[in-house]
Amino acid sequence: MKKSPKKSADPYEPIYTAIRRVPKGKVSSYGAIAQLAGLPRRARLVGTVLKNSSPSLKLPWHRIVTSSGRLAFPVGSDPFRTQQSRLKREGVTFANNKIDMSFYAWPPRTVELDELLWGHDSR
DNA sequence: CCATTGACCGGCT
DNA sequence: TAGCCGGCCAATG
Repeated sequence: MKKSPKKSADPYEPIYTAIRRVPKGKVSSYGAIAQLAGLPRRARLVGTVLKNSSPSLKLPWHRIVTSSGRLAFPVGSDPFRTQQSRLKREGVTFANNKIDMSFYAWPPRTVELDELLWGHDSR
């Protein structure tokens, strides 16, 4: 009975989980997802993983935006419009192709959460 | 195997 | 507000 060879579990499971936690009508950033997944400073990996992830995972990828509140795709591009319409459908509004992160970001940034997730010393 | 890319980010000029 | 920079490092060529 050993199942050692195992079905090599997808090592990015933590990232998928974090993404699935983002509520409808809210958005999170690549960096925040990385942090929540236990991979500090690996924002880029989140983008790479999302790009290669199978659609069958049904991830709410449209809720992931850059930390500045902008979509990661070129304005006007196909994926840009798709993501934007999906977000608008959930009630997220845009102003100059930008989302007000102080209002829509999840998790919300509070002093306590910041220390819990990021700690005092920036790095 | 080595080099370049890239759905990023925070700090600093 | 606008760039540039270094850190990160899987994926791709």
